[in-house]
Amino acid sequence: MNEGVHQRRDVGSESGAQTRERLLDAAETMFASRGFAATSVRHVTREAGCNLAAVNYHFGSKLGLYQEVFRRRMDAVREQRLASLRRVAAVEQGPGALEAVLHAFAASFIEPLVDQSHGRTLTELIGREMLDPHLPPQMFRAEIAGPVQQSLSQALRTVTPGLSEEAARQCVQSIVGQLVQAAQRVSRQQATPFSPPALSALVDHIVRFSAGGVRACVPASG
Amino acid sequence: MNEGVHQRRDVGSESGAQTRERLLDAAETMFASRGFAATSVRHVTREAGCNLAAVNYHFGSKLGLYQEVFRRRMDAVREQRLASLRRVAAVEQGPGALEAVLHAFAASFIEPLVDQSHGRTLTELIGREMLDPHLPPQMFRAEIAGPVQQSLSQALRTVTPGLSEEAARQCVQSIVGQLVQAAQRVSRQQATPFSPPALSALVDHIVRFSAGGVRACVPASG
DNA sequence: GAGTATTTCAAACGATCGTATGAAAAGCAA
DNA sequence: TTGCTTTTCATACGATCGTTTGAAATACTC
Repeated sequence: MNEGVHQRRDVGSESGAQTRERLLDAAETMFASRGFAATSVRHVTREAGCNLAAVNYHFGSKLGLYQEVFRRRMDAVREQRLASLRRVAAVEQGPGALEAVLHAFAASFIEPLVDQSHGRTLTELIGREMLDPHLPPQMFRAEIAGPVQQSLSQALRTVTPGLSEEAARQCVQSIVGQLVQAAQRVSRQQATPFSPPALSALVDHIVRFSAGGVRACVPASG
Repeated sequence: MNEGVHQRRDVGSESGAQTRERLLDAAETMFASRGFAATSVRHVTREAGCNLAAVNYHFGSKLGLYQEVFRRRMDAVREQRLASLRRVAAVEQGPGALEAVLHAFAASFIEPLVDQSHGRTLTELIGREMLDPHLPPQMFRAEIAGPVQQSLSQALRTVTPGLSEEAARQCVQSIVGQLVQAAQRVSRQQATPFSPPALSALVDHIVRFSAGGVRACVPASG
C-alpha cells in the first residue's frame, strides 16, 4: 500500500516548514557523523527540538528522511561541480589548460570541506552512502556521479588531444578516487582543520599527479 | 572495571576453538556486508550455529568480536602487500622498474578481490572501518596502513631518481586513493564479478596513470 | 571412575529501536 | 467566532538490541 514516496498535500503553515528543515538539518549532521543505522529517530527529533512523531509525519519514515536529506542537497552539489568546470573549459587554452581543468575540479571538490560547514558533512554523507547504500540505486549515480563524471571526461578530452573516450573515462575514475580519499583525510582531521596552505599543497599535488597521469594515457605520437 | 581487552585463560577444548572461529567467520562476512551497527549479535550467532551468549563468552562484547575479526587478518594482509613489493624491488631495474613496482602493488591490492573470498569481504570491511571507526585509533593505521604506505613510498623512491620523500608520500596517497576506489567498484559488482580481462585492464590503467603521475612529481632535470 | 575447569545453553533483563494512534494545539478561511 | 485543515504532542506497541545469569553439558586431569 506504500507507493514508495511520502506525500503530504502541501506545506501549509510556516512553522510546519520550519520544523521540517530543522529535522533535515539535524538529520544531515547525525547521518553524516554516525551513519544511518546508528542514528535514531529519537536523537534527530531531540536535536531538532520537536516531537518524535514529526519524522513519520513529514517524511513517512526514517528512510524517507534520509532520502530527503540527499535530495535537498544534490542539485546544488551537481551544479557547483558543473559550473566550475564550464567556467574553466570556456576560458583556458594551450599547454596549461589541462592543469587548469584539473585544478578547477579538484578545488571545487576539496574546498567546500573547510569553507562551509555543509560541505564537510555532505562529503561524509556521500562516503557513507557509497559503502552502505540506502538510496534508490539510480538516484545517487544518476543525479550526481553520472553528470559530473561525464562532464569532467569531456573537459579532459577537450584539453588533451589524442585522449580516447575510454581512456578519459578511466582517468576520471583515477582523479575522483584521489579526491574522495583526500576528502576523507581532510574531513577526518577534525581537531586541526587543515591550514589553507596545506590544503592548497594537497590540491596542487593532485593536479600535478593527475596531469602527468592523463598525459601518460595518450598514445605516444610521432 | 573493564581493562579493554577480553582475556580468557586459554583455549581449552578443540570445540571451543571451533565455535570461536565459526563466530569470527560469520561476523567477518556480516560486518563487511552490513556494517557494525546493522549487524546484530543474534544474526552472527545464528549464522555460526551457536548460542547467543557465545559472543560475550569468547570476545567479551560485540565490539570485542569486531576487533578480533580485524586482528585475525591484519598480519596476513600486511605481509602480502609487503612481500609483493619486496619481491619486485629486489629484481627490477631500469626504465620499466617504476611500472613493475606499481603493477605489483596494484595487483596485490585488486586481485584478492576476485581470487579468494576473504579478499573481497576484507576490503569492504576496511572501507567501512575507514568511514566508521570502531577500532582503537592506532590499531588499523599502525598495523596496516602505515607499514604498507611507507614501504611503497620507499620503493617508489628507489626506482624514481629525484623523487623527494614528501612527493613520494603524496604519490602513495594518490595511488592508494585510486586503488581503494577501484576496489569498491569491483566489490560492488556482485552479480557480474568482473571478467579477468576487465580486471587486468583496470590494473593496467592505474599503473600507466600512476607512472605518469609519479614522473610528473619529479622536478624537471636538465 | 571422580572432580575440576571449560564451554554451551535457554531464558530473561533493561534499554532502545521505528512506527502508529488519537487527542490537543495551531493556522487559516469564512 | 465557527469550521476545517495542518501540525504537534504524549503515549503506547511490538520488535530487537547487547548483555547477564545460572544451570546443563562437555572436555580434561588425576
